[in-house]
Amino acid sequence: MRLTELSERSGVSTATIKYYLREGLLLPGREINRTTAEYDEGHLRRLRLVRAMVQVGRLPVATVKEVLGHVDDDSLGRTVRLGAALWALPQVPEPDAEDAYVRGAHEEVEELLRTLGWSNAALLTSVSPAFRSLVVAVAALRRLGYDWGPELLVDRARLMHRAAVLDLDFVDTQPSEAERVEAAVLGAILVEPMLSALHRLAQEEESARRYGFE
Amino acid sequence: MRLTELSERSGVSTATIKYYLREGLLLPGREINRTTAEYDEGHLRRLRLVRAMVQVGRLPVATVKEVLGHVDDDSLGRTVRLGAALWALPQVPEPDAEDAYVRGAHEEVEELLRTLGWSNAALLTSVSPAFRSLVVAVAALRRLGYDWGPELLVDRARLMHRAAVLDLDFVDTQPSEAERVEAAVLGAILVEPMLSALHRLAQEEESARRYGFE
DNA sequence: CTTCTTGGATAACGGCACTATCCAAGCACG
DNA sequence: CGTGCTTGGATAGTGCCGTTATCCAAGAAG
Repeated sequence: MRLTELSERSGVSTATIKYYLREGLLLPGREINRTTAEYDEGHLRRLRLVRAMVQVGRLPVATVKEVLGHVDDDSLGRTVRLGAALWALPQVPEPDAEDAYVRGAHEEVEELLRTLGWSNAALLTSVSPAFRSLVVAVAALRRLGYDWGPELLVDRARLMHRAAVLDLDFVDTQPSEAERVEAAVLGAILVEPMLSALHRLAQEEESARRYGFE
Repeated sequence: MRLTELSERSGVSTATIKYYLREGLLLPGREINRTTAEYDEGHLRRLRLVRAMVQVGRLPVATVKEVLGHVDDDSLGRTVRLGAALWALPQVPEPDAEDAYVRGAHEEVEELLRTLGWSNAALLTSVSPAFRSLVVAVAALRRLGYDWGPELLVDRARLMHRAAVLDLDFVDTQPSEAERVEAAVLGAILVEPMLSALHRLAQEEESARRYGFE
C-alpha cells in the first residue's frame, strides 16, 4: 500500500507518518521508484503501536523510538528487554539527593522491598527509574506532611504485584517469543493508563458509596 | 517570609514562583508596600502541592489551577469535589465515535461496570474522562489484535477498587474536612504515579522470577 | 548616598509534536 | 503527447507550554 492508504487505514495524517519516518519510528517502505514506496501490514501494525504509545501511553516520540529499539533487539533475554524498555519510560526529574525528605523516602522504599521480599527488584535499587519515581512520590507526600510510611505502601505494592502477575500470565499466552516481548512491553505501557482509569473510576464509585453525592 | 525565602525553602526559583502567581496557582502574598510582599506557611504548602502535581503528577499548569479551584470550592460535597477534580485531569484525546474498535470497547467497558456492580460509576458512562480513557485504551489494544475482553479487565478493576478503598480509608483518617478533600485529590493525583512505579517494579520482579535474567 | 534587593510587567527561550510548503519525479487519462 | 494529479523527500514554520531573562521603579541596608 501507499503512504496515503497507510494514512487512511491508520487514521494518521501523511504529514505525521512522514514525521515518524524521519524520526525512525517506522521503517521506510520498500522503494518502488524514486517517488513511490510500498508499505505492508507490518508498517500498519507498527504505526498503530506507535500511536498507542504516544496517545494512550503519553510517551514522548523520542522515548517511543528508544523503547522500540529495545523491543527489536533480539540479542537480549526477555527480562532484560522488558527491563530496558521500562527503563526508557519517561522519568521523574532527578531528585535532590541532599534533600532530607528524599533520603527518608529512599530508605522507606528500600525497607518496603525487603518487607515484600522483592529480592530481584531490590538489586535495582537507586538505579531503576521506577524505584526513583517511587522515591520522589513518597518524598513529595512527606513534604506535604503526610505520614505515608511503608505500612501504607506495602498493601498497594501487593496489589500491583498481583496486577503484574496478571500481565505476565497474559504474556505467556502469546504464541511466539517476538509477540511475548511486545505483549510484555505493551503490558507495561498500555496497561498503566488503563489501571489509572480504573483507579479513578473506582475512586468515584467508592466515594459515592461512602458519602453519596450530597 | 519574602519571595526569596519562599523560593529557598521550596527549591523553586523566584521566576517560577512569579509565574505561578501570575497564573493564579498561588494567592498573592500580603502586600506590605509596593515592593514587598509577605508570604506564610500556607503559601509554602500550596507551592509544594503545586510542585507535586506538576512534577510528580505530570499535570499541566492550567490543569493544576482548575483542580485547585475545585479543591477550594467548599460549596460542594466531597464526592462532587473529588469528582470535579478528577474530571479536570489530563484527558486522552476524544476518540472517533465512528470507529468500530471504539464502539466495541465502549460496550465492553459498560459490560464491565455491570459485572462489577459499579452502579455509581455506571451513571457516569460516556461522560467521565476516566471512562473515556479506559475505552480508548481498550480500543487501542483491540486494534493491535489483542483480545482483551471484559474477563481480563474485571480482575484488574477489582484490584484498583481495593486500591481506591485504601485511598479513601486514608482520607477518612484526616482530621478536618478541608484536609480530607485535599487528601482525596492527592490520593488521586500523587498515588497514581506511585502505583505506576510499583507496577513497573512488580513487573521487573515477577519477570525476573519467572524467566531469570538470561 | 549609593548599592542591593524587592516584586511586577513583559518578552524571550527551548522543547516538542506536528503541519504546511516546495519540489522534482512519476502516473493516468483524454 | 501533454496536462494535471499524486508521490515521497526535504525544509521551514506553527502553536503550545513551562520556564527564564530582562527591565523597571520603588524600597531597604550600610
